[in-house]
Amino acid sequence: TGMHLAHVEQLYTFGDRDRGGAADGRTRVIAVAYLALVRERHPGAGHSAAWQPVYRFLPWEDHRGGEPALLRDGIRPALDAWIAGAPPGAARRERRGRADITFGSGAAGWDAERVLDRYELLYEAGLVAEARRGGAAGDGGRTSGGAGFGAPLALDHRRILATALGRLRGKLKYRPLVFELLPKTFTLLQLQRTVETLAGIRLHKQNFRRLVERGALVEGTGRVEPATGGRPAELFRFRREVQHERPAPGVGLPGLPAAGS
Amino acid sequence: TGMHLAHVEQLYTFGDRDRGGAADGRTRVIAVAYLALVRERHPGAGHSAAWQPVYRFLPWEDHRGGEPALLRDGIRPALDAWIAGAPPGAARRERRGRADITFGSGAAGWDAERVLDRYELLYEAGLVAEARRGGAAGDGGRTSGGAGFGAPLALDHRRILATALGRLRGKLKYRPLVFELLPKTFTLLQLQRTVETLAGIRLHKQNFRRLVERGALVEGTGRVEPATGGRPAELFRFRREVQHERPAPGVGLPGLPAAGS
DNA sequence: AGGGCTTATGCTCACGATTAGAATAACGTG
DNA sequence: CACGTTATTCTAATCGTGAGCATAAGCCCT
Repeated sequence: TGMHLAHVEQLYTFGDRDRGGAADGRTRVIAVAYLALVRERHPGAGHSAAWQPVYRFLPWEDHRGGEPALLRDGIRPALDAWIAGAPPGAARRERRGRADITFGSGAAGWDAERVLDRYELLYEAGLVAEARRGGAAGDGGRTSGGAGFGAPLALDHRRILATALGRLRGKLKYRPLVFELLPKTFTLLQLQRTVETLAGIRLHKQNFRRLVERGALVEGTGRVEPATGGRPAELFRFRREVQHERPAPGVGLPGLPAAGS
Repeated sequence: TGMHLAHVEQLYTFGDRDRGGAADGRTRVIAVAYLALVRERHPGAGHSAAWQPVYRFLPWEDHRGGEPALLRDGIRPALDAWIAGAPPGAARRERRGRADITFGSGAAGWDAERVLDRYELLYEAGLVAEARRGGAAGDGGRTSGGAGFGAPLALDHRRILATALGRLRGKLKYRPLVFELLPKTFTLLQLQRTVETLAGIRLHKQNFRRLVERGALVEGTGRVEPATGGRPAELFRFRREVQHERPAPGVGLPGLPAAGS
């Protein structure tokens, strides 16, 4: 893409049997996927890549404005049908349990990190378009009827995307990755909005500020950003040194107290 | 190995430029590594694999008996020499910072999960045997003089091992993986010892018990194991259902409160 | 000039989780 | 039957987090 990669890491190696390649099953195409963060908004000149919002392809993952309507009106009913499609007894309980956990209907709330679990459930339930191309017939081929949730994507690319988003959300907690997406100086609200965009949830403003400041992740420059719409905000700078000071810096997402609770 | 795999997951795909293959650099050998947990102690008949204790190859990772002598007498001095070998100023501070964080000399304590960070530091410092085969000359080729720490291993196998151990330790916190290494029923001390072996640290007995019980990860069978050496212990069984009840079960390692603290 | 809106920033309180350790129970052995 | 060993229960102190109040400091409008 001709862009500068502010952060790169290996994601996963995808190599399912029906992942492209010759139809005779003799060759297998594997993809070693990497996840990168970039600051720039546009690809370099002469590159055909184009920016795409992640939530176009995983719309159920964006809870910044509360639970998305698509989830309430589209996905949950479809999942209920999928659950009801299983024979009563253990098989049905199993499906309900998985749906409750991954989509947070049960006692536990929404776990932002379970992106891949949710994708795999939708795939099995035949609720994403690519499920019909692949082997998973879901509940005996009964699908939602439409093209599936989320904008269409080739091959297993939605799975790759889900893997990446889940990994990113998880890593946010213990690595200061967000800063690779921000300019040199930024306001705390900008920082918070960026974290929220990745995490897909809203955060408590005062607590977020406390977390970041107490963690000594940032330091104030004297300057302020006047165009906030209200009181001007101080501009902060990432303290890159923390990576050599503390074992697990990061901004932290709420919801999971680390250990089994 | 002819063994039943109680758990499998993809670990990482290794493909450094100097990872075997033709010396002319025209071919590149990549290894898609998987991590598996098995209950059996011996490979199946007709298989030449042999059991090896992990800490033979990563001896500095075992802190169950306190900080290992090798660390105090061997590795830390060697690291100090490596640090001193850098030009004074930023470069030296950088080395010291990394060593303090990864090996826990500084304010922060030992972070059991940083296995790969520690390995990579030792590699760069030329303190593992394979560092001299590869490109890393460490501090201008000054090595510890001996063959390096840990029993010898081919190619990048120690790196793979370090990746696996770190991954395992990390996952312990939020996935009930330990149980894949235990028999159907077990005492809480057996469970604790298994966790300790993986984590490489000792845990507080009473708190461990509380964590496991409050998390509803196990349920008591009525039976007891008499041969404990003291009061007989109750035998417990893993409640496999928890995986469908709560988002992040796991036994939890102490030391890191999840968010940046 | 001042009311009302917006965002920024500082602070407090309540609660739950974790750490550390005391205290008690139940077994085998000399 | 005292003693050593391990199991199991319980408590006190501490820390981190969630939630919200209160104040500060801009802008816009009348």
